[in-house]
Amino acid sequence: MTATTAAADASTNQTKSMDDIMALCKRRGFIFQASEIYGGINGFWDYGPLGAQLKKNLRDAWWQDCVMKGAGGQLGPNGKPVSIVPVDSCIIQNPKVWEASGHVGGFNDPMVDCRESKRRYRADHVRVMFSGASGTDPQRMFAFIEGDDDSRNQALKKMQKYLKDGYEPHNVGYSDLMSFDWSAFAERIVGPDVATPGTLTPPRAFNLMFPTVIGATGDIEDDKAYLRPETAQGIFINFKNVVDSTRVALPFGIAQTGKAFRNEVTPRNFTFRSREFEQMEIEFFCHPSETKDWYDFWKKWRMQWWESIGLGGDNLILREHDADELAHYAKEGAGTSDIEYRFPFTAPGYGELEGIADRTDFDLKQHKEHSGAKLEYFDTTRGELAKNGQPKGERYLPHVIEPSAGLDRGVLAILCESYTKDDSRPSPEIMKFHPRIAPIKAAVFPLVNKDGMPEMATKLTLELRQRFGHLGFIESDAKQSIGKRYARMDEAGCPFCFTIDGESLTDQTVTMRDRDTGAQERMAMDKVGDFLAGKLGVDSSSSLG
RNA sequence: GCGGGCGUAGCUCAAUGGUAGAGCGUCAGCCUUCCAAGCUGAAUGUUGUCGGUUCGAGUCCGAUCGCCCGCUCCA
Repeated sequence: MTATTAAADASTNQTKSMDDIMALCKRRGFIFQASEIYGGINGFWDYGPLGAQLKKNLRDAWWQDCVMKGAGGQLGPNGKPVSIVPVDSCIIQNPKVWEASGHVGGFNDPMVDCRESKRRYRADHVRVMFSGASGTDPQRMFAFIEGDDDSRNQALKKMQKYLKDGYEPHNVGYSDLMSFDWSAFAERIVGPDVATPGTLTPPRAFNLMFPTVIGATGDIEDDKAYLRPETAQGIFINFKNVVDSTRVALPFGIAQTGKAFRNEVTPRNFTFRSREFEQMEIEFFCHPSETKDWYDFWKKWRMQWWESIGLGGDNLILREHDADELAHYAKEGAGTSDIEYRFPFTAPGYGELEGIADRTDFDLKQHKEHSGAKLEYFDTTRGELAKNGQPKGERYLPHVIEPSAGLDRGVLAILCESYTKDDSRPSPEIMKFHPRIAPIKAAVFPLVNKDGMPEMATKLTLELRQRFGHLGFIESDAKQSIGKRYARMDEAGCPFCFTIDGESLTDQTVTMRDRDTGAQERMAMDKVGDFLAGKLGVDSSSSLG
């Protein structure tokens, strides 16, 4: 971490304008609205040239640090190197996967809307009360939210007022909203927050999964499948395959990155809530007794990782979930935490960047029951000792700690964090990307477009591309004034510009211009590569520190 | 999904119901020895889309799409 990151400017995030950031993203080719020439499509975004490379750099950093190095190359709480292996599973799976995971059931909650109060309720949480001798047909029913005493008392008052003397406290009946023939009773039901009947819409299922059809002649009923709403299940259903083929031993993790799809009710806030998005997930499997240790380990390290790529300061927090917001799979576990970032549109609040959850053995247990496959792990290091002194082994379903990060949200956070406005500079808008993440790694300019300078610039450009091209763009530009070229690189977030001037022609030196300070430093042209290698955090054969 | 606001060039904005424009940016050429300099020239619009009213619609009406804000939703 160096002064070249934007951490120093973190406290200004509340004053950053999302409009300015979005305008820059479009102007410089980071992010475009999907299908823009057709009027756009709500909830989908395309990445332009710089955005695509920025996103790839973030994904690569995650892949290298989390997966290949194993949580950054440190020892886990068990005192051993952390073992993670990747998979790349399909977006479309057997629909039974989503039945087992709870998505088909959980995502299909019917909802009712109230046309008058403009509120929406989960239909299975709404009950109605009515009064009258048993067997009579109640002409009016009063809805309330189950478990909400205020709502219930409100409905009771409305019923008493309506019935007046006809109110019979001994003959109050209750029923679930879902049990009605809606067409017959809709006009008799008074919504929870209104006084007149007939304002509730019929219960409608809101399926957040994208349905699709398998087979060229398939029809939606018989051959229905879903685009995955999360990448996690692709890992769980391959758990046995990985264990059987890879010589991994618990504890270990399986990781993958990839697209997931959700029919969000309200896509909003730029790319923050999109209907198509990319996840970076690890499912870390361990013995049930070790979950707390690994949960704490991942929470700590994932925070450090986000800080290492340029997020940090007051804009990044780790927030432990309250008991009542835990997901169905996390009720019994050590807990769930969110790593949250203070986006300009959430400030002074925060928005989720990554969730770290103890999923217990929920998913493996579900898939074991639904598929009939034996998903227990046989752990030869546990169990009673046999006569020969070796453990007899223990068979169990591993528990899972899941660090699940949003790649698009990470990119968005980096864009917001990097965006800096400095009106004292001729080019006030600067994207202060961490050099490792920056899509353009360096630019080479001839100070003027003549006298042999362009040729030297081209030579240096090609050398740098040869060595660093796999990490990002190496730009070259000879057009217009040098100030304008620097300014363009500031907006694109290129951390270093190398300029060939008159002196370069005689002594083979160039000036390095730093994006964040504007300061210049002269260095030998043949040291530029090693300088960049040091700044980008890649191995260098030189002694440069 | 509901309510409100908005929609003219890449961006910021003009144009009384009567020939769609400016600045910036972009591109080309010249000039230029370190921070969006200057000169010359060029490209760019089915005025979000579709329909209606009108002799005539960027302008009035309707629908639709998209964006923003507030609800709602976020397993």
